[in-house]
Amino acid sequence: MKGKATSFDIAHYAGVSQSTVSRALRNSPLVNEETRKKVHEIAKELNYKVDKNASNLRTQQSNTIALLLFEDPTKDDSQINPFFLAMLGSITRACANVGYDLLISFQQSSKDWHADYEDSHRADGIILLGYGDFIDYQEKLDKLMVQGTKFVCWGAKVEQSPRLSISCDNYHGGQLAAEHLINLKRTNCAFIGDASEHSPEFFARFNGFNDEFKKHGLEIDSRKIANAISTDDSGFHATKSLISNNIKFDALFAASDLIAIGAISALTQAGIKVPEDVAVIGFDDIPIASFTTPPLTTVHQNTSKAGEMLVTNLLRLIHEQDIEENLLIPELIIRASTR
Amino acid sequence: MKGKATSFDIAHYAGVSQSTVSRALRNSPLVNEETRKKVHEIAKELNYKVDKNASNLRTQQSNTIALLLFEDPTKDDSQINPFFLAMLGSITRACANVGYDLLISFQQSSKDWHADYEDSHRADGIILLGYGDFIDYQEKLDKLMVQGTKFVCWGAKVEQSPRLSISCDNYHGGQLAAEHLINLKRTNCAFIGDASEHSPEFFARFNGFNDEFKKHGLEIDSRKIANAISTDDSGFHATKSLISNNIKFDALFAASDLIAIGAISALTQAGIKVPEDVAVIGFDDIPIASFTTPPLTTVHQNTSKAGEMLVTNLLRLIHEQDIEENLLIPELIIRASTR
DNA sequence: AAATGACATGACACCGGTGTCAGAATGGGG
DNA sequence: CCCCATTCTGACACCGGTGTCATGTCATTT
Repeated sequence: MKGKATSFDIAHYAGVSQSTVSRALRNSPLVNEETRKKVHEIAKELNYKVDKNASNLRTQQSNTIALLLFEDPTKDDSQINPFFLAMLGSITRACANVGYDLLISFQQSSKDWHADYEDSHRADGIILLGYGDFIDYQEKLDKLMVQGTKFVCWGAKVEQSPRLSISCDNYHGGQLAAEHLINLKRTNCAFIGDASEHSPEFFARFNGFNDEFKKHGLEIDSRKIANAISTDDSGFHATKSLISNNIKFDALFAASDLIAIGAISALTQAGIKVPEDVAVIGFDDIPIASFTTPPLTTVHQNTSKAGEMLVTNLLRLIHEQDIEENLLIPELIIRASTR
Repeated sequence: MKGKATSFDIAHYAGVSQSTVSRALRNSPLVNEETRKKVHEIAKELNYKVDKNASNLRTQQSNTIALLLFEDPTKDDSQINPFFLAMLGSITRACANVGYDLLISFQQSSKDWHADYEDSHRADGIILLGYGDFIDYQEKLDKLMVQGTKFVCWGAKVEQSPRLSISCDNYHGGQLAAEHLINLKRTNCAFIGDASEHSPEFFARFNGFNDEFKKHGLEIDSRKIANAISTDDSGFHATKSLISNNIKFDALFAASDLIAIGAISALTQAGIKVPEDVAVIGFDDIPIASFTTPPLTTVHQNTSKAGEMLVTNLLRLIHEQDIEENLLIPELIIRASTR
């Protein structure tokens, strides 16, 4: 036998028509139990696998989801944010559980992104994953909406857009962090991240944090805010600049764990002790957070659940069903960096 | 217009036949410049995208590569080895560069793996990524070979199998690590990892290391070898058991960075100072290696290049061309953990 | 014995492209 | 003016399944 076996080959060997083979393989109740068995046997023998292209072409669906990852640019471009990697893992698993394949593509923020996976029938729907602002892409997202493309985003909800976003309750996460520091009486706090609408998630974290502080008559001094994108490198430099500007603080809230790791590195290098001199708290609870020195106190996002929510909600969208809950509840994980 | 536009729609508007549309869109030299332009214009207007299923079905190729990730089981299953994540990133990019899509699937070592991507015409070839031993899968890999499935593996070369493996020169990497420690006069060394054929990569690293030691009349004491799989957790516990067994050493070679991170954590907790009391050296150079405390000396594997090598060699396999170089040269990165 | 229905199967159109082949239109050379 | 080569286009089969409709068989009903 040259080439792969087709349903016609099976039909030939089984002495039935190709139609019957197709039905038998999909366990249609229309086909006789005996022939069904025979067909399955022969199929196994020939190592037959349904041709997905033919099948997808006919049924007009691909049983595939496309995942577009948007990344802040980093110096080494093979470096991916561990948080997204965790998400990627859970999304893959969630897809596998519902029998969907996953197509992956990394997007350069700058480049034109090829969201044509759905147009070209390669995927039934799209998951967009990235830190923060899809604002730059608003126009394109609107176009997707108009076209009727099924997609979900991870990230902060943008009010003016009707698209479906799944996200963590970042605001509440910020509150948790603030509450914890207040309990520790570490209220002279710095913030490393981006406290502007440009990074809706970071912004929400910051606002939750600061609002909680305000409830206690406190506030983050604006001079103690340093901008950073979500890389250890960026966190390192932002923290270093605070230190070199001789700004004093006894606590530091980092908008993400990677930033926190960079911050700890910068503090330690400057001879500032964590947590004795400065308590550090991060956000995300990436895998390595528990193995930093000292282990990092952080706000945990349940990535397993997040991946599941993204996938199931996208499927609901695809099947035109109503959406389930779409807010992930964060949880404070206390480790040595604030003790 | 309901549904997606097809080439027939374009043909209708352009007043030409569907065949011509197809040719025009693929920039066939057979079609007149003017009609080509017109067709392209209308296609853009209708937001037409070639249906991949139809196209793939006809051409019998998918322009897609499948990536199977084999993972050591971890407690939290959303946790992926950062090294593979880096690989994943570079593979994605390499695929994008050559116009291929990437299908991803995580495999549970235990479960039956669905390597039917190629059988079902979903992918033209497969990349297998995992730490160490595909030995457990040997039988299945042989079956793939027989079927003529195109695939490449990442990892140590297994002599008895003719399959194509791309890997880092782990042996040489081990030598580099040993050489470095010898220069530092830290020769009472422990090894955390798996020094058996069961993990060919770790084994090669260990052998390179130990052989280099032997050249200098030294050797790793077998009592100073502790088994660990490639997780920080596993490295932590392995190191802890050495410590609690009161085994003394002034250097530690970890088979991977994750193990090294766990080891540092265990050492620090036991009041053992890195690098003063024990110099620690890892392997992989994962992104966070430079942000541990202290930053980790490690053997760098160029993941960008590795991803490229995997993809280009797989493509050569698919197109029945000869294979290029397939060994990645490692490089020692010296940081504070051995200073 | 004829009619009715359940059950099982085959024939065939169809999904949306690609590739082959035949043929029309044009132009230059003899 | 005819012939032939060149350039462009259309008709059509084909990829390998899926779904619909028609057909055939047999047991059951009246």
